[in-house]
Amino acid sequence: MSKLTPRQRTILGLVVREYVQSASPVSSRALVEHYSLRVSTATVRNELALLEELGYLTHPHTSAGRLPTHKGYNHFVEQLMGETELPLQERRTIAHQFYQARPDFEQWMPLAASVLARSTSGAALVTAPQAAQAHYKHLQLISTQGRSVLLILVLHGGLVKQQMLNLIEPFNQEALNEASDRLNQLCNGLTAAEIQPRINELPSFETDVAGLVIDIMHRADTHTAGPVYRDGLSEVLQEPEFADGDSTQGLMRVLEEHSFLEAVLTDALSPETGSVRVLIGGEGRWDELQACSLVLARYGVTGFVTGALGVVGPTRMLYGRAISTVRFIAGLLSDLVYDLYAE
Amino acid sequence: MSKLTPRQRTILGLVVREYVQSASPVSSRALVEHYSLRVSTATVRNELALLEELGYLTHPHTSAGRLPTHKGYNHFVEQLMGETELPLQERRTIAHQFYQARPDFEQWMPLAASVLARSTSGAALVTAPQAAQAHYKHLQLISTQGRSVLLILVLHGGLVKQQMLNLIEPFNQEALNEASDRLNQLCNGLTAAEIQPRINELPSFETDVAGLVIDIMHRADTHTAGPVYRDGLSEVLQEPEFADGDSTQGLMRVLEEHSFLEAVLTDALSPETGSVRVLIGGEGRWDELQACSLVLARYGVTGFVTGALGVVGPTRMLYGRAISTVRFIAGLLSDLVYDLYAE
DNA sequence: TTTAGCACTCTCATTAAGCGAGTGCTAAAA
DNA sequence: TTTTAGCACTCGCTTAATGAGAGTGCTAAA
Repeated sequence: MSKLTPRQRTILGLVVREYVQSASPVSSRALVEHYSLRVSTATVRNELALLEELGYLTHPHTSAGRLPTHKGYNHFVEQLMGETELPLQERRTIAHQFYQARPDFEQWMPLAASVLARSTSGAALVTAPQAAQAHYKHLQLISTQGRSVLLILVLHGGLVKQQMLNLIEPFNQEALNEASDRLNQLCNGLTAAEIQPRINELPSFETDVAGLVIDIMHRADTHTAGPVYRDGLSEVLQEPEFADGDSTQGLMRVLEEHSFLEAVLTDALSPETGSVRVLIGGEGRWDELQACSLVLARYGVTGFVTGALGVVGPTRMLYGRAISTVRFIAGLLSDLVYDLYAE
Repeated sequence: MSKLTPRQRTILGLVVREYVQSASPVSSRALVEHYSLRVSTATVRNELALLEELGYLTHPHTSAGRLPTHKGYNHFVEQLMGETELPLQERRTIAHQFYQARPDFEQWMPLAASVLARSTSGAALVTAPQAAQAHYKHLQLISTQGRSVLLILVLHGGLVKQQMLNLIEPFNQEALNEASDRLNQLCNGLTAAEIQPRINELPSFETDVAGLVIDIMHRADTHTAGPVYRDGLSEVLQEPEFADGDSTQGLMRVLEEHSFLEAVLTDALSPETGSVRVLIGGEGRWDELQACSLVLARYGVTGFVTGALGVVGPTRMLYGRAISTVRFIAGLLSDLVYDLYAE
């Protein structure tokens, strides 16, 4: 790991900036002209050659300018870029939008996705918050028609699960209320595993319902599915790197295939909230993402309810902006989720 | 409107079939060879020229074969194709999947989208069922922490709305239960407009909550948003007609932009469930959809709870298959929704 | 260590030519 | 009157050749 000289660092940074903006390989002349470097193009060329030798830059062909490799981007993000923050004015606007959406939390996710996409010109992904472990909060049985019953289970953290239920013999609403009241008293705050041993003490109907509740909670614990909110997809497909239908593949897979997205998220993102993770070109692990970068973060309350959000774009991406936006929105969502979460 | 001779109808049908399969303009020779027509290529050419004059076919250039115009596709779908039904075996498989997903209705939409996409090789869209008019079914207030309360409103038809609520003074769970019980007795089965005049008789806290409930119901009535489930997007983008990034535009807009999708749905789809609507090339109304066709249907219970579903693909699409699949799945979903809906 | 100068390489756009697929037309056959 | 064989003609697609331009790498001097 040979250290770079200050000038080399500057030049690497400039190549990244220039390439991100222009989307075409940058020449020594362009660097000297645009950024009033106090050296000649020949000198810059020497440095570029060196940076290429060290693996930070490449050549599409002999007589073309340089562009950053994945390693180059990585170095830029980790060493050169520095901490950035969204301008106050934008932070205000965004915060205001979330403030207005605060009571109606069905709006949170789409809003987050929308803001993220607009602000970064990338494709935004937001997963709904998911409890690390489901805790029983409240059960409601609502008779609909005949022997059909709508079961509504509220978990700690505001997640609501609903399921249909067909009874063998009809129950009226009062009987259902009694049953659910009893279960509510018995199960409040418990996990599926804690409810399990208690259900035998109950009358048979309640035992059945409790069994179902446990099933639902198990599903919520293991099955990390849940909806994913997307936005800005069409905009990012316009980017020149996705013009050929080929490199679009990877992008579409993250954006659409649930299982793939989940793999990436669990693999790349530690369970702690707060820190932003940048994944450039699939990081050698996902070939499909060669042409893409992801900027990801968790939000929520570590260990209790968390969700993930992020931006997908071409590797040629405004990392500073993406990172600061993701961090800011993750923070806002965390606050909202925190308020909602009741211990 | 000059009538087509039987032979012209046959040939038009064959051109559509052949073009759908091969994705490239079909020549007179290809028709004669593939479909043992008992005439020569010259005769076929004459007919093709006539069909072109009548507007059913075009020419990309002088020395290329023919391909259907939008009018050609339309005629094919409406007159030539005939009624088709999915093979029994497939119907069984699909029905079985839905049968298994029956109790957990959070699975319905994603399942419908997935099956639709796989079966038609198109991009599937499914909107969640939406009540034509929200009818109050059940309210639940759950105290979380401090003065925060989670409000859960169940509407007839199983739609659940949740909202957060900050109280000025703390209420305990029992007080909340009393309040919600009272509201439940008062409002059961009513619409927002019917609840409105009754809320003044109530204590102030309940009045406030009822106001909120009315707000939510109003939003549910007017705002037709709700999530849209998608699947098969990446597959359809592989189709040759979407190879250039340009015609992808329209496709992406339907698939992503909520407002656009809604416009198309409300404009193209009558509120009745059951019938399948085929929209070819944007029907002159949506330029963005030039290259796409949509096969759409409503499902649910007409006038009460309905949703929409459909397939988006290139105009060169297996209409028979798409239509029968859409119809079949719409039927299945309608049955499910009907069971869930309580008058 | 930096720089001017220059040869060299490679892409991109343009042009030309040849091929082949497929039509449109005409005149003869059924 | 309808069908068919024959043939000229059109047009896109591919390949090859050419030239311009951009940008580098290297060398030798400052």
